[in-house]
Amino acid sequence: MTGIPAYLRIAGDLRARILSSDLAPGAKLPTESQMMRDYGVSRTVAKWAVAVLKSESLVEGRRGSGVYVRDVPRLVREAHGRHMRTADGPTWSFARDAGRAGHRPGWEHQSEHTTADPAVAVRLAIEPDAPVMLTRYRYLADDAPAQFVRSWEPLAITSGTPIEWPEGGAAVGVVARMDHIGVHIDEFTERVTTRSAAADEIEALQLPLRGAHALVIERTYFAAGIPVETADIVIPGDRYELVYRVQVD
Amino acid sequence: MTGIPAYLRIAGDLRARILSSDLAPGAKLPTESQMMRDYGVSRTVAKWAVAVLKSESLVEGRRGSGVYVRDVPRLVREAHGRHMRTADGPTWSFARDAGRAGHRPGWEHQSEHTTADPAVAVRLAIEPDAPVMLTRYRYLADDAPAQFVRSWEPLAITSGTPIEWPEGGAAVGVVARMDHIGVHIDEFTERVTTRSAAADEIEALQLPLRGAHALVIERTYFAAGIPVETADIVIPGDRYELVYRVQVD
DNA sequence: TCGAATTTGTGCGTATGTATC
DNA sequence: GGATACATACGCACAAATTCG
Repeated sequence: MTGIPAYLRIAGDLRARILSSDLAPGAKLPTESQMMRDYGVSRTVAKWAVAVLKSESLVEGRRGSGVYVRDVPRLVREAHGRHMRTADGPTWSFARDAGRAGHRPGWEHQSEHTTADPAVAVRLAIEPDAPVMLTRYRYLADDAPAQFVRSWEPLAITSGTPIEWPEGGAAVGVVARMDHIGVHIDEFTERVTTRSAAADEIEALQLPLRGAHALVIERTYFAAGIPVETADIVIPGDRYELVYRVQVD
Repeated sequence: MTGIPAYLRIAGDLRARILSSDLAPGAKLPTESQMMRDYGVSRTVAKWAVAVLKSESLVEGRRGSGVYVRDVPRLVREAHGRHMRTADGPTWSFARDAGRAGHRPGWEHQSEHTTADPAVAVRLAIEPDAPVMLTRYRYLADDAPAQFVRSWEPLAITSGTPIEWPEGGAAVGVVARMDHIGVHIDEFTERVTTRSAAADEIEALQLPLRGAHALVIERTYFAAGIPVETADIVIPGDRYELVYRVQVD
């Protein structure tokens, strides 16, 4: 005996075949009945093996048909500093990323005045409960939700200015907007983590109810060392890749 | 009826309690028997609900004891450009990241001459089968494997120079090593994706056999627009966070 | 120290619903 | 319509580890 449970041995076997392209995207996995016969196990074990692969977003089941290797062309999200070939784009642009992948971009947003919760206050280096502008964005690729963003800006910076309400700001980016009021962003940081999606994120992004892994980016823009905007960017981990282009000295 | 399967409803319920810290790290989930009673479901359903959370690395089961919310302090991997407070560190340093998290860093590496496979050739902008130096690194935090790196350098650049064999190069970084032979790296890109770990990665990183999500970084260094090194960096997705600090113009 | 109860891990068989072929 | 295939769900059994009196 190997010591490895049968369902994990089978899952590992199939996973290796998928990652080596022996089972290419779109290919059909053995049916449960075939696996029962080939591996000499019960239907339960076959189910658990497939469940492991589904939780990894490697395969998807289709009722009445079979289980198939997923084929998901990833969207590319590119973030960069000053090294930009084209003239004056924002540090990243959903429209550019989506267009490059052949998708039609779109977005919705809604803004409101609120106060900073403790975590946001730390990120913006302001006092808890200080007034902030909270804007929620939902980005669409071909009308399907692709990104979910919560952005906070200290009202101490933008209040009373023409850019207090970020109407249409998604098109030009935070850097250009802040520029209009003399706030010159010179640095940003992004913290990338993976975690399972929360309930509201699953709904907002129309993620599958199980195995929904999300990439979460905490981005903060700085002007002369002072944070001027911070955002949580939630994107489906299995539909995206992130690209960073950084200059070195 | 909700239309949502019972096991997903229960998993979502527990997930929400975990993400809201109602069930804090270390807390014990309801036992299968409790769930059967509380939700009025069979043991199978309780098992499937817990399996969903385990596949998301949110909880871990302990035989004979219960299922507990995981508490994993993440290592921070920080990449940055020229904006460095301390003097002359590499663009990233495993020793620094591990030390900051209170771990004792270590690494093993082994180098060999080989030829570029098609994918690597594209990334290095050289011809397929051109000679390259392949170096495998395994980084350890407190003797436990923490990162797995495959690095390729075109021998056309380093052959015959003092830094052809990257002995001890892990300590100083590629940028400083290349500097010794007059190759001045001025830019790097990183492509970040998530996927399930392959069999050899599971072994090398001592990952669990199920639910092993890996963060994969494809990094390429450039000197005057010419790629001089590229690497695949595989790190356990649930034990890390990535930080990018980028200057904007 | 011992043993019984508890709890998870693995695995079997079966039943029903629903979608596909 | 019938066969096939997955999705969900029930019940059961035994092993292995822990907990606790």
